[in-house]
Amino acid sequence: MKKVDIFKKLRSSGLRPTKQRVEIAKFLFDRDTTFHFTIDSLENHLTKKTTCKFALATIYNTVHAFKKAGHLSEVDVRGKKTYFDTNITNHHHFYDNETSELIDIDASEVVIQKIPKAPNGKKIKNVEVFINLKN
Amino acid sequence: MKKVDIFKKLRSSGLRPTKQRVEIAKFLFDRDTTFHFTIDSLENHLTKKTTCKFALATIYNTVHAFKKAGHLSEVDVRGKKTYFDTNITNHHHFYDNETSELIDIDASEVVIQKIPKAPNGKKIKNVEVFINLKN
DNA sequence: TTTCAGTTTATAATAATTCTAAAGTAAAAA
DNA sequence: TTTTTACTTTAGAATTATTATAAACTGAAA
Ligand SMILES: [Mn+2]
Ligand SMILES: [Mn+2]
Ligand SMILES: [Zn+2]
Ligand SMILES: [Zn+2]
Repeated sequence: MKKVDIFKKLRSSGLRPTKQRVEIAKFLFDRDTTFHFTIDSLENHLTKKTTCKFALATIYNTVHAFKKAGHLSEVDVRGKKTYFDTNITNHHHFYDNETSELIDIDASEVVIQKIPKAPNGKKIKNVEVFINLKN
Repeated sequence: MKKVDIFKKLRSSGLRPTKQRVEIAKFLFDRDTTFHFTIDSLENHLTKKTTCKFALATIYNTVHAFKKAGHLSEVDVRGKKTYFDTNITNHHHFYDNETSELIDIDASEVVIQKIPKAPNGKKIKNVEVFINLKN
């Protein structure tokens, strides 16, 4: 992903490309594979691997703007912290409770044969399969 | 469920049957169908519908003891609050984001035909299906 | 009774997240 | 280019859910 795409991510999220936001976007999107992160892990990376300074609020705001724009998704993990995902395709997860690690499962790897119909007046928005792991 | 069963729930959770705990156990278990709750909703009920006084810590402690004893399970819902479930069978959920309501799906209503194998050295502990609803 | 382990409670501490308002900066207008 | 405007960053405060603490209380057993 080139710098022009980073700028597109930012612009399409309604964000001016400031140096903080460019660093965040580069870390999140300028890579070959998607990944999962928390605000905490993101902040750790940014403070260690970049020269610029980041207020926590800036990180929260930027991540939420990306999420609202559909460039990030949120994964529901038991526990206190919110997990974000740069994989915005419809997919599922393994969760390793020992290591607190999320592992992607491509949607094609899960086939559901039978599912109940939605309650009256409601529709199914999406189906999330979450597979807990043990040793 | 009779009072003797309430006492069993308490004793099997390592809890003496105090008046607070009996009220909590009665509300959670003395009913025909299972349900989902948060600490907050539980507290609201207890303060409104009973005469006795409840410190928040007592509610947290009692609920956690029930969970540890296997009388309650926890459901992963996006958002800040922890949801508990008096349905401790293996089952799945609809989640209505509009109303923040969880609806049970019996395990038999979901049939999964294909699932990836667990990563090396890991085993599958359980599979949770979470169906988000929309209007 | 007295004792003692277990319990409740008010309050403080913690942790993730959100809010605020002042100071700074990028982009638009002149 | 300068001025103006709107957006941004920031430190710190506020909020919210949860957990910890330690003193007062209770109830069964010695
Ligand atoms: Mn969660
Ligand atoms: Mn959750
Ligand atoms: Zn993922
Ligand atoms: Zn349930």
